[in-house]
Amino acid sequence: MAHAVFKYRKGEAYPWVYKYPQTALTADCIVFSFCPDSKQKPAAASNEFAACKKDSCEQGSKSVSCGKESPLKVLLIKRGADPYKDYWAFPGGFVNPEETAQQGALRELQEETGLKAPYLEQFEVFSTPNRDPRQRVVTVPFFVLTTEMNAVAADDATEAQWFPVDDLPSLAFDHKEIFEKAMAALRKSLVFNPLWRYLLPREFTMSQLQALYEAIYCKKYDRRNFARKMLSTGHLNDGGLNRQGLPSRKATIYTFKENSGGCTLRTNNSKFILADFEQITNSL
Amino acid sequence: MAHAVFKYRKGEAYPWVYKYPQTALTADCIVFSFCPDSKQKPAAASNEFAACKKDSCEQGSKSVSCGKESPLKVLLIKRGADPYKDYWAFPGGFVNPEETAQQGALRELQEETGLKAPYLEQFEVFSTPNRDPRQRVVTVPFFVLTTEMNAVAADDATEAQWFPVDDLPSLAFDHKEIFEKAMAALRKSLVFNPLWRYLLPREFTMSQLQALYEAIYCKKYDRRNFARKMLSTGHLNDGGLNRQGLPSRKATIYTFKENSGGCTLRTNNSKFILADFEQITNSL
DNA sequence: CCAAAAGTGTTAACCCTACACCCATGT
DNA sequence: ACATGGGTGTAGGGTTAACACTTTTGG
Repeated sequence: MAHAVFKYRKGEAYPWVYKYPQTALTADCIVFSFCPDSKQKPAAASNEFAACKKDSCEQGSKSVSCGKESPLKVLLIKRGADPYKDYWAFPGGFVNPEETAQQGALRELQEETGLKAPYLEQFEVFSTPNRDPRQRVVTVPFFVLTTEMNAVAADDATEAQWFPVDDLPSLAFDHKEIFEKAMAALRKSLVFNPLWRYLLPREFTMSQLQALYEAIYCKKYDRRNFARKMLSTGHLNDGGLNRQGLPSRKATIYTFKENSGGCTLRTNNSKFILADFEQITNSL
Repeated sequence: MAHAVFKYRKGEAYPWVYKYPQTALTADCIVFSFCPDSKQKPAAASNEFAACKKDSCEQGSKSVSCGKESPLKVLLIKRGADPYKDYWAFPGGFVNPEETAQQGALRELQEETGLKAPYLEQFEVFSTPNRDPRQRVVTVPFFVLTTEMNAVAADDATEAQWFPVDDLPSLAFDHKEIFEKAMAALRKSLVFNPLWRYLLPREFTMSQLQALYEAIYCKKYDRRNFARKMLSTGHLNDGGLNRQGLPSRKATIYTFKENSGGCTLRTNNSKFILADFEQITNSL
């Protein structure tokens, strides 16, 4: 099938010649961030919000604060070049010859959005032969977790913007499918690894942690049972401090135990499933 | 870094020319099979067994029946060509331009060992620039589950052989590291997906299922609790039939429920960890 | 005063673990 | 007979899910 699209001509600048057919290698970053920005607005204008969702989809309106959308955000850039020029896509690009895919992902993320990634995890490879119209391109995607929201478009990207995960515009290439796999990979990894620290500020409340879980699993939890379970994991320090700006009681502040990395989500040894979670956990 | 190793010369047959540096793409198969062949021999000669383990490591002796080794086997081929000629390695090879990585993996497995894979799952990408001395090679590994043990070496492989997972010879390339990741991926996937059916014969006993789990997680389980838990998953049909060739009572035969694919390992909804297993399960 | 969020405890059901006895079978 | 592996049941402890009232705070 078509893949070596650039013909060699004598004297052409630096063509790359191989004995066997090759593929281009790219790395993509599906960057998640947690931003429960807009406290839910009065439910009166709910139909308007639905509309704004659609709008933000197609027009990329800047962080519309309409409380219905997911607080879990994903970073997209607008492509500045063909193919799929002006489409939204995940930051990423070609991996250099001397880089691993992971290094390439970090570099491209930095170049296109200025973000550094405190945590990234590779989850699957997309190698369908025609997924890129130019030539064969195999992409290695990473889901990336960060609390840094200041993304600025640069390099190949004309625009960079956070979208709620439940309201993405149409995406370039097969990035829609990649996104679905990224969500699945995040959900799976969160079972084994306490990834909260990469999505929450250093100090946070139990409500925030709960909102994070609810956003990721699209599920509601009982407030008291949730807190009990989280505390039982042994990953949290009770900060003791209180502060808030809401018309309600002040909440306890928690921080992550620094030395609790690489542990399972629960400390007690309820062997719910015969597997040893210790064996499965990533060593963070 | 060095990667385009074949220089183009005028008139050379079909060189592949690209505008940008490329990589070669390979797919590797880490094929697991479950074979509790040798009922444990008398423990008398246990030190001899330890020795035989070492031997089978280095010399590849054919399926030494010394009951101490893991019944979980992995398939290796002996490389017939450089680099790493005569080393043991995983079956695999270059992905053709019109194939996905998965298709390439299945094809290479078939070519080199004659095996068909009822189940395979991709788990990670290895892209370290110098992992192959010839040029940059990115490999997409799959762990493969099968009950078929009749592997015959062909194509690039001079020999094909099953090794117990706890007793592998030294491997070509970075295949040792790939193996470790494959084991981890298998353990992780087994938490969410009932992969037993791909490693056990159509009819099996609870003891066999337990032995499989114990081999995978290197852990012992209580016989009665294990059976209770497995039956509670709803994936098993009580075959009712009995047969065996052992000096003991005949065991109940189980089969897998055909229509129980894509389910979690447990039926009851103990939300042990807040995550919804349904969301995480692969759709098998 | 009121709405909104946070703190707190109890109970009943369920699940998990550990453990002992008996049965069928081949040697 | 006996060793081996298989079938079965139970009691104690722990965990989970469901649930209601009070407190603090800002408006």
